[in-house]
Amino acid sequence: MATMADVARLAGVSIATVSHVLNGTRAVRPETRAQVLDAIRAADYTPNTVAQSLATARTTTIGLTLSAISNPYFGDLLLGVESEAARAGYTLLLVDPHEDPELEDRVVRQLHSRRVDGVLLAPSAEPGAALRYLAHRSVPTVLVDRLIDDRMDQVGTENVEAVAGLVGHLAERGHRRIALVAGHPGRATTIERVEGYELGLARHGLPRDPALLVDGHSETEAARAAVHTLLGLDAPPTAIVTANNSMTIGAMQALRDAGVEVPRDLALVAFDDFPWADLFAPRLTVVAQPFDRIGREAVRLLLRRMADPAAEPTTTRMVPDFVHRDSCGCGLPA
Amino acid sequence: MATMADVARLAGVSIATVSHVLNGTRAVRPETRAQVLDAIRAADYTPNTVAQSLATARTTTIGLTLSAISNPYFGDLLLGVESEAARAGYTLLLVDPHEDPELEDRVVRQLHSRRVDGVLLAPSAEPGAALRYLAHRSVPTVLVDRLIDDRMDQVGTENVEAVAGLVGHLAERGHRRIALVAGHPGRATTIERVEGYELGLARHGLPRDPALLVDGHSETEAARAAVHTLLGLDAPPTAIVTANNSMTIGAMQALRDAGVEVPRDLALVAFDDFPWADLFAPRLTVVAQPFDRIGREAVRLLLRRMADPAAEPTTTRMVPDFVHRDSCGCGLPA
DNA sequence: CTGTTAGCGCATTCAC
DNA sequence: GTGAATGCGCTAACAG
Repeated sequence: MATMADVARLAGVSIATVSHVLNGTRAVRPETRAQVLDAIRAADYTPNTVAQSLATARTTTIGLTLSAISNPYFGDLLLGVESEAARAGYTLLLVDPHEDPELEDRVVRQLHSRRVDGVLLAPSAEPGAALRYLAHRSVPTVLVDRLIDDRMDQVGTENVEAVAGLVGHLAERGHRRIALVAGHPGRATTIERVEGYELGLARHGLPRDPALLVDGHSETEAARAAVHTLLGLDAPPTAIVTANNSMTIGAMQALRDAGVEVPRDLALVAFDDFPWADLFAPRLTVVAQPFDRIGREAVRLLLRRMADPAAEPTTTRMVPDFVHRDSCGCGLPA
Repeated sequence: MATMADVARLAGVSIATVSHVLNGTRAVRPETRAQVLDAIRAADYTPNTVAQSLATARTTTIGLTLSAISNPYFGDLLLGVESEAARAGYTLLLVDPHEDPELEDRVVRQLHSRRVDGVLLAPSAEPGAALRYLAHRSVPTVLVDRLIDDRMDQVGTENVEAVAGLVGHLAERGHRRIALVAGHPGRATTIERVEGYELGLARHGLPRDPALLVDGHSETEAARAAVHTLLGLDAPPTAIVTANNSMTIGAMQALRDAGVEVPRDLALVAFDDFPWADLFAPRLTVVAQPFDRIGREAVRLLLRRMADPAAEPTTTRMVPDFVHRDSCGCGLPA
């Protein structure tokens, strides 16, 4: 494999000159420059980024730690991150800790070993070890999707107003018994979405009925069971809000199993959109998280942090899009 | 940042010894070893993979070139690749050429610059430049998803029998006018799926009606138009096979717009499954590509190729899963 | 405008 | 069982 030394020899110049024409880092006489360029072509030279990184202590690489890569949900996030990173000349190192805090710690160390210039982290449930490591080594870091510490840079979705809006939408259609299928207790997103739910109720003078706030554990199966419970209530809800995409699936299954037709018999609105949601039956009314924008913003924050390690920590909450379809019942004859 | 030299000094040994205890690459007296380990802890030492790579000419990194990362379709592929790579101690460098051959060439060069040990490539429509570069530099490479050259290692889905099976399923239900919405002309997958379609017809003694083989261009909009055309035929099909997920969407839209109810008025079976396909109406009968397994196998082939550059090129075709749901009409009262 | 040289952090050969 | 020394390929002073 051709090295700079080969090119230098071929061009009859010093290795330093080659480096400088390559990087445009100091003036070079046009003819010399041309010779070097020719030599590069002749030698079929490809710069060695590894050597470059060792010399400069920069890798132009950013690490992305994402669990459940396969969640279609994250496709857009990945896309946003990749394109914004590429635009800035950075390449992505992708690792998947599979929601395991210990693995998370390990992969973060690995990323640091590889000397990534920065880390984008969608934190697991117990990200303590990983975060401490990152902080201790002062690795520029941005939290994505799950916001857990406003002393760090982080980007995610605005949850409170979004859910309040969903509840309001139902209330305005006349619903008074609105249930929430909430996520895993303790999770930041869960807390905020429950808060939004209660805010929405309050705004419309609706009472808080504890029986209508059920735990779907952020998962399909638990949500299915929770909705089943809701349907068995003496005074079942006339409308349901589900707090993430997996739970929406479970809720729909429970409803279908019970022979409850949405939106005729019951209204349902959801947090998170689905790809090809138009072909669902019924077409779901949802708030859609802007994952693409979240990814892009995360990269921007990270670049800023890398440029200025002393910058003030920033928390950005992106407002999700309200997608008005059929499951809320707005298309129904009054 | 602590280096090996720091650790060596702290432990009162040579840098060589530190390296050897770290890599287990030669015998070290237990006590010396213990001292070194202590020093590593004390210095809070993290190995520098970059330096390691420069010295060994290996990066334990593999490059993944994937367009349309956001296609939910690819989530499982990514998952398979990531986990299998991680298992072998490799980290993924992810790049997205956005189906652009020129960009593809550029990102491939970039990956080589970063000295990835191997490349997984889902080739664009014109992968010539990128492939030549890879071959010329003898970078171990495995083609994924789109099989285009059996002189290289490649992994994808078995298309012919899969589509023939789909057609057979319809034929056995009594359909005699079965249409195919085919993909972008010339693409390897398109050719094979068309072949499977014709094979399926032949096996059941069905005539080949050119009017029933329409071009959906692998895209939603074109498929929608194509199905519209099909419906306008004097003798329209009673069943449709769509050759990929995007075209299935288009077909469903066209059918809905025309007031054709599936499977009551017309049967539809598709290539490619969807996440949450259970919530579609109707629930689609499909063949699902095993992307997870494809990803894993691709990594395995790549590892083999890296270990033995002279190995015989292997083409692997994974048999997709038949998922029997409702859109084929099998659940209909006879 | 150009060349010389000293590292970057580690693996590894050769000597002891 | 251990250490000294060289080189991986490049950047960045420093000197001219």
